Amino acid sequence: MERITIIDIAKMCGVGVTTVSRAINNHPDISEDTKAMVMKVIKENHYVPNNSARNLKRSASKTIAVLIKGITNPFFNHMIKVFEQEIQRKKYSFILQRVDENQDEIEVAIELEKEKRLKGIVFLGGYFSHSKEKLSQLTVPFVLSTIGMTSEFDLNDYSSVSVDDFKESYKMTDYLINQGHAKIALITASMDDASIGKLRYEGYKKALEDHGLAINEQLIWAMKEDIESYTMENGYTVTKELLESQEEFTAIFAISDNLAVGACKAIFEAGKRVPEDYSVAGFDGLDISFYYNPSLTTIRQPVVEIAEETIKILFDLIHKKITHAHKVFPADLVVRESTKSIL
Amino acid sequence: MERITIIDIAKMCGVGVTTVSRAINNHPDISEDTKAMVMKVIKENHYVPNNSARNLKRSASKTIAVLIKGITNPFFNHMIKVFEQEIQRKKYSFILQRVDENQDEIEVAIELEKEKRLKGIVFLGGYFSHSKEKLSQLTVPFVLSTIGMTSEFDLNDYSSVSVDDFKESYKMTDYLINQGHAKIALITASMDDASIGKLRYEGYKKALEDHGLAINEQLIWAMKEDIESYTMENGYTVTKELLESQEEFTAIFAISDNLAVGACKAIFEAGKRVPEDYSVAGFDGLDISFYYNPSLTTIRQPVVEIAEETIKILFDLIHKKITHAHKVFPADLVVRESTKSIL
DNA sequence: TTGTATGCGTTATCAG
DNA sequence: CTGATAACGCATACAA
Repeated sequence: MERITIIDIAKMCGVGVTTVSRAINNHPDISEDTKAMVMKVIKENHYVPNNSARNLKRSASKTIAVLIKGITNPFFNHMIKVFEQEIQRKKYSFILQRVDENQDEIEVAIELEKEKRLKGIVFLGGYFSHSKEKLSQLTVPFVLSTIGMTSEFDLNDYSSVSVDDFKESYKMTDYLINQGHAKIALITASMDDASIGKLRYEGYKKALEDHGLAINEQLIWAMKEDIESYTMENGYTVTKELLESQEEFTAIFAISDNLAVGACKAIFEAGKRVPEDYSVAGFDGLDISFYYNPSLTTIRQPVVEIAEETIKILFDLIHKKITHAHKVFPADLVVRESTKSIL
Repeated sequence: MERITIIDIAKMCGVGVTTVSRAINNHPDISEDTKAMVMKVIKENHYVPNNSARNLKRSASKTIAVLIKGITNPFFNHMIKVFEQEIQRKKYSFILQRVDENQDEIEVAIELEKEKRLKGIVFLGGYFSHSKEKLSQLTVPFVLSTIGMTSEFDLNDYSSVSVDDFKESYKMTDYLINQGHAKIALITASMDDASIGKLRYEGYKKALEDHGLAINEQLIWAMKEDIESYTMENGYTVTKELLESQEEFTAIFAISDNLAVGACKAIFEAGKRVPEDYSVAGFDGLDISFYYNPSLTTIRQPVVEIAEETIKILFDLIHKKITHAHKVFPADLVVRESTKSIL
């Protein structure tokens, strides 16, 4: 199969390459007849334009990239769909780019921006502990979606959409305390996670403090580094160790529903029940929190709204209506079967 | 931020573009000194080579693309990791390309092949009801992984790795029957799915027939078209309808664990128990089948082996050691808590 | 070891 | 409405 190019098509049609190009990109300056004819020849010969050449030549394309760190995280599932939908509605095309756990998303973004002549970027997931200098290498607008940023950054340097991880975590912890739980185990991110893991951890701590409860470090467990983070397996493994530690507790607050599911499993295997023996609470409001048995008490993030707002802000940025924006959505405490009052 | 090119770097370094190019691609014909110097300038100026230009110029790159239809399907999670790992081990680079539900994966593949000068392609998921003609437009080796193909295709035209969906489905149905279940509801793909959905359906039918049991069409339910396929929500919705239909049954066999989870939830909501009132069986061996409560009886697919073999075959194809290959792995019937004998 | 010149396949510019 | 031609940014054959 020798490569067939736009020149070959032009020759076959007896027209110039420009005309073929116009037909492909349905440019206005071409008669319907020639266009139809050209398209017919293209179809017959299975000609497919080379994207690299297009991107190289094109000064600007109408495409938005969504970079996801941890694409296996079910939390992003619904969001991706919204992104795709909204972006297409704006007549832009959409690229979903997965970023590996140990890859630098900014590097990936910079490269992609050059390669695809992006108009905008959405960052989803990850910790985003980047230097200002690096961030400034991005020449197109971008929005951080569901990414907690520590306060070191100047709010004028970026845009974001998320929930208040600190506050929502506080809310859940506060709820558990009001249900009579004083010894609440926490399954959180590893301590070097300066992002949402940290924020949720701080919320937990603050709630305990506000209720005059002591913080027992023995009840604070980080996800295992050697297991994929935010997975059921991780929650399961950590909870098994927690149970073996013999430290007393009446509730577990896991900073993700997946972790909570794993925690429940570990509890069941220890011959205990949820919520009779231990209350278990999650975070995120994943589908599984509804379908699990017992259904999980959780903090439900408004993923659809978050995704929609992300795109809205991104396009406002693109159209220079704004220079930056930060939107914080409230999340819902959803009380279900996995927690109970012990008062 | 004006675009900075290889020429700018060359000028800054006082060398030719070739030298810069050599430094970037660590070509042997360059002295360590100049290379270091060039790299230093590149770093300082945050120069990032334009991938489009590279791909355009390069005659062949060492990259493999993995196309996934239904990237949200947790079944692929573990496989992706193996693919990435194995491909990197072979010193090839790896592109994960998501294919939309209503997108033609072959079209995407053809385009990508031209754009990135691919060396090979892995297709994951989807139904693959394509014409031979279209398939032949692919000029690089490819392997279908976990994709059931109907027998219309000539086995010499492609390569594949999967389990025997018919046989494994038969195995599960046979197991349920041996546990005393005669009225087994099936939650399967929509009838126009000519692929694994169909095969698993056929396996179910054959098992019933072999045991001399009548097939009750009222117990065969297809996933909802308007809900994302293979999701808990889909299984939940279908099972609710099944329960409302008043048709009698003692077991549900869902052709995916996610569907089975949804089925369980619907049963719980109806005030019934699993497995006491209804046995529920899944398929795939997803993580959730272990973590769910009750844990799910399922057919566990050897995903890691499948992924490894897929890559092995792909590279054999690339190195022209073979012209095509088909590998079928056995899957395990894993009996857990969600099914019981009613004998 | 290094540099110059050419072309990869397209689109944009400009002249017909 | 159409076509010739010059870029786009890079890698490489070839010359030095």
